[in-house]
Amino acid sequence: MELDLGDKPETVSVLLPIPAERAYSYAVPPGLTLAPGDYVQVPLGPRKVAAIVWDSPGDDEVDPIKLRPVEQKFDCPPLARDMRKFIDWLAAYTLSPPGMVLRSVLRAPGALDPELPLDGIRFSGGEPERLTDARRRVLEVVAEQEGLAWTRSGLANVAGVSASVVEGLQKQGIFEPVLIPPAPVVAKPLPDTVGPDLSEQQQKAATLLVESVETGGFETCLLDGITGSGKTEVYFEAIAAALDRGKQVLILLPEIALTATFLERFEQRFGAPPAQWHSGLAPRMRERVWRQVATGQVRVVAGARSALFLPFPEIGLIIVDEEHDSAYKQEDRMFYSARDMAVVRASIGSFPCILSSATPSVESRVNAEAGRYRHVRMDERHGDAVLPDLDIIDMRKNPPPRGKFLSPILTDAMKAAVGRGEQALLFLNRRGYAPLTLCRVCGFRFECRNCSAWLVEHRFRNQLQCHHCGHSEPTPEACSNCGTLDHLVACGPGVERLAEEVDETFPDARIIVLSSDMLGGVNRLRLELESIAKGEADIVIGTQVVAKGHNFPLMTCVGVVDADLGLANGDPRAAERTFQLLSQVTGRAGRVGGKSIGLMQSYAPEHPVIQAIASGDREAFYEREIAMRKSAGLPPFARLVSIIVSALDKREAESHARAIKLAAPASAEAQILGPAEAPMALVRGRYRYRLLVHAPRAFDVQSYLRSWMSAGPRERGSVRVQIDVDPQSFL
DNA sequence: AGCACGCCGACT
DNA sequence: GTCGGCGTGCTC
Repeated sequence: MELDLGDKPETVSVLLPIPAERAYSYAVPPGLTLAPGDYVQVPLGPRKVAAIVWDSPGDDEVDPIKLRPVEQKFDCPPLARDMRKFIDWLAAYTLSPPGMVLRSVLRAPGALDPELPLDGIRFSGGEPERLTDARRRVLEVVAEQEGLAWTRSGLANVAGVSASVVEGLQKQGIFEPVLIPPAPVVAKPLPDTVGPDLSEQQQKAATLLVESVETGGFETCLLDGITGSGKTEVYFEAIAAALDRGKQVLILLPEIALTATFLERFEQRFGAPPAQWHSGLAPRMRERVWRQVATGQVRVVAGARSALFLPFPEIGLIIVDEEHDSAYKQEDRMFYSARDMAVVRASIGSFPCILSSATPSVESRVNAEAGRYRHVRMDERHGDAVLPDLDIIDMRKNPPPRGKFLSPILTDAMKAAVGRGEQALLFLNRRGYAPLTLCRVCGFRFECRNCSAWLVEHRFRNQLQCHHCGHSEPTPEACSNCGTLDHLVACGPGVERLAEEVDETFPDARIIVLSSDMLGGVNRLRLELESIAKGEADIVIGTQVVAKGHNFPLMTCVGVVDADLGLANGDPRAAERTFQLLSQVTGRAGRVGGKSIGLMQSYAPEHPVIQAIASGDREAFYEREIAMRKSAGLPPFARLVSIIVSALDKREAESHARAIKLAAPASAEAQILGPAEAPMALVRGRYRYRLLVHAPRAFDVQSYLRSWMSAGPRERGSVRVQIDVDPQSFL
């Protein structure tokens, strides 16, 4: 067979990080060989962009004259074929252009060029003409580590002199220039650093996971173990097995910023910490990590959801820790659940994926029960971990004093704990002082002018805030309806109001209030959490920020102020979220030997979710929840998709949302819930409506959306329509 | 996504 | 008369 090369230029298909629906074609300059996965630089309009040679052909309609040549191929290991498939799959699944998915991969532009060796110096013998104090110190430091190469600034720093001292010595020939090879971002973790010390049950679970890794091939394991059962140690064994087989490992964590303890535990087990990947990395570090993942120098990454897009050449295991956590959902630009995409990534790469949680999401439980996931359960506590004794306080029988929110039973328990020098935690998932302000004279309620949600009073800041759209106004003194002065009344408690009450009841206690809107941001929050762990507070009052991570060894009394909160709000996942949140909060107590208690204040103590948490009967919760969803016509593994309609004009947004609702084909299994099932929100100056579509299978919704989208433009005038392939779902 | 082009208000 | 606002449109 003869190839007719003729005059036809050789072309190559290139995927660019732009929202184009398909790859572009470029001419290949003579002498350059390109294969799919190669990183290249190509011209695009007036600029040059980094892109990847792609498998699928570009648009062949394009005029060959328009073809511009590839400018350069980067000296970087090519993107593995699995990863390219993953990008295409994700693009199709999320209805986003593949180039936009690629964008998440090319997040470290400088990493495509090899790391440059550092400009360093090394002691080459001899003595300086004049031996000053500063020079002697430098030479002393150098003598300690003979033959070692230094950076100029590094040496100056260690010796405690200025860089000019070192430079002066170099000028005299005392130091010679050398190139220092780039250092690895982390040392290689060694599977056998410390032998595991596992309980019988842990060992059994670990054996199953290790087996899965050693067999190879795709499998999802749901590691479903109660708080304190030692899940982390168990999946560490799976990681060790993957490392033994020469594979790279990715551990997804919901919030990498608050995971110092996880990194320490990993280092204890493997002798070196994993490389970290999250949005807060300094650009230089981000590039080094990316590069070293691509070259295979980094073997284990612990990262936020975006770590799914790192270019692992040899990945062989993904762990999703706290798989139920909503932080895995990305809800801007591209909508995806990193948990589900981890499963897809593993399936494409034919390797196992482990989902770990003490309170698995309902859909993961359903998948496990249906046999799609292997269900690995652990129902025993490990080591000295003890769960608190949980009790419900029936608020109808034990009401708080008038104008207060804490039942005497709870305050007594707090008093006892604080009296023993221990700590108490009050959990109330409501920021601010009071969720509603009304006028005692005319009954007027202060509502947000954009969303018609109640305005929450924030007394520390002297503001009324809308927690929906962020709107805020100064706290008024007069009713804006009838004008009466000083007759406004705060209804219901927020953490600030609780702090006021606790301060009256425990005047000598050291109280800390923690909520996400706290002044000082995440850093302040971390410091406060650390000081609490050190025992520098007696009573902690917090919203859900206290539920995650952090263990407080002295925390022996946990009070849930309003256990019913969140159960009543019409969201189909309200019960699940309450179950997960309250299980986590009550789990904050009793991590150390000795007794501890968890008390949940409830006005509906007979509610099955409250009962399930209090009795520790997780199975009862899942059984009931799955049955409920089935009877509501929502298969537990339904694919929920939402369509966000936004416009600058409120009525325009609403009418468009209604039009889409009406356009939903009766033939499709999809149906629309809404519009404005969730109240309309104002986001960046645009009014948004959200519609929910659901169907038993994901792709039913997808084909409906495809036909709907191809029927008309996504944007009409000022109306913008966004598809949110809601990740709370299965494939 | 960038970055151009393009058409209307306040300024050296 | 221009400088510059950001509203549409294209990039192999």
